[in-house]
Amino acid sequence: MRIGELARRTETVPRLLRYYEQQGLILPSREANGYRDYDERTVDRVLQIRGLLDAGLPTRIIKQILPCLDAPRTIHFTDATPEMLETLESETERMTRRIQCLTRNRDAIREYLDVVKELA
Amino acid sequence: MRIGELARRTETVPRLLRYYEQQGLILPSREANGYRDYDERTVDRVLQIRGLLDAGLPTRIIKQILPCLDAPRTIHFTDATPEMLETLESETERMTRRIQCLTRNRDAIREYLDVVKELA
DNA sequence: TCTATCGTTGACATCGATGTCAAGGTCCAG
DNA sequence: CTGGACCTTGACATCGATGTCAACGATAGA
Repeated sequence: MRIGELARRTETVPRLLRYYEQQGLILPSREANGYRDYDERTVDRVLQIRGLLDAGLPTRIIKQILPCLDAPRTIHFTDATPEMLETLESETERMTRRIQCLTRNRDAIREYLDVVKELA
Repeated sequence: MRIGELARRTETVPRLLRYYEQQGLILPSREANGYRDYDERTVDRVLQIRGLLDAGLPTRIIKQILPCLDAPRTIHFTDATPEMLETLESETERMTRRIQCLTRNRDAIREYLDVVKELA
């Protein structure tokens, strides 16, 4: 599929898809005319990228994470350098802290909203 | 307490504390000499700000959220405009989605790391 | 009192994610 | 074959969070 369709299906814009490619997050093939050609799996991948970006992870880290999520059953040992494993280790910790913080604050807001609603 | 101490205790830097003030997130009083004077509660508040920022929320939203978390038992009806409630409503939804996305991906990475470790 | 350390404001730089625009090529429907 | 919709690359702008620096005042200890 072409960039326009992918953009529609992932609710982004072509600009961002080119940016993600530039950051090494996706690597589309090319049609004979030079147009980018994305396969079906890219839709999920882009959604995942969006989610991670929205969750506060930088593209630099996302780039390291994606291969792990791509094919959980076909692990590539080659790219699992010790440093990378450590990066992932510490990144999961950061994510856990983030999750806790988000949950705590969301619940607090929820509670606030509930109280306000009850008074209405 | 002064800005340096607050920075140390929140593991930030004075620059950021001034920025948060400029964004209306904190409002220290001033000593006679013009130095900012923060009270004890500000420590937690800054930590909360850091957590929310790190979780991907912009200062604009954090500014709306903070009053709710400040005094969950002393709700200010005055500043609870319908638009603001709606903002908070939709923001909690965004946070929930973010939490789900983070959790999903963190677990996937965890699983990946566990498999890799098992093979070591 | 000298000096180091800390504080003030204001300006400018940087960085990552994104918007926007220009100049041009491709494709298709009428 | 033409006009509009889509694609290309590349450059530049913007926006929020943060770094850095300059010029200056306040504080406190030797």
